[in-house]
Amino acid sequence: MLPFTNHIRRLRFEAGEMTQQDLADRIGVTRQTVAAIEQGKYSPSLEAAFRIAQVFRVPLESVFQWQGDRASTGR
Amino acid sequence: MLPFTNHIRRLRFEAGEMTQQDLADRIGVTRQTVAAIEQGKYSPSLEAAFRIAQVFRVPLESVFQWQGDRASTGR
DNA sequence: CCTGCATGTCAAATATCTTTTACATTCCTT
DNA sequence: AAGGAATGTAAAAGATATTTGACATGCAGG
Repeated sequence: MLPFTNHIRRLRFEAGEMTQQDLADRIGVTRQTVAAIEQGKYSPSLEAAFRIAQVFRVPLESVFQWQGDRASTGR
Repeated sequence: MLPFTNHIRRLRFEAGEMTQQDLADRIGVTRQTVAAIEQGKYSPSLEAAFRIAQVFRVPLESVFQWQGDRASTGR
């Protein structure tokens, strides 16, 4: 299971129905890669993450949210 | 060449001379991986980046700084 | 109905990151 | 001088991310 969630789908639509293909072109990866990241199939590279945040002009942390290992710390 | 710079070395020492080994243990990678990332030999995974930021209790963007493709935009 | 567009998905190949093992250097302490 | 701790580095193997090419679905319009 992945250590973070993301809001790419929401950001794409808030950005005027930007397609996965458009986003892929803008960040320099393939459509399949965007789809996989968006669905949480695997983690993006740090570079792809930065580029996505840049496209939407938001901080990286508002695209990807890390869910630390709170399992043992309780809260 | 890498698309970003990092301040891991500075953060480690500001955090009381934390060694590469200590940081590696805390984020769950090997000492060699920390050394390579710190020296910019390659990009860390998004997960490793998030964990490093968490260890130092700073936002991810103050550990890694993205240098967009300003090559063509001039400034 | 047919076409085009956006998306989901899969398998195989390639690229990139990470580990493991090993050895080197430097600095500090005894 | 000898020993330990921290760091640099390297090659091979392993794990993970990304690409390529392909085929499927659902939906909107002509």
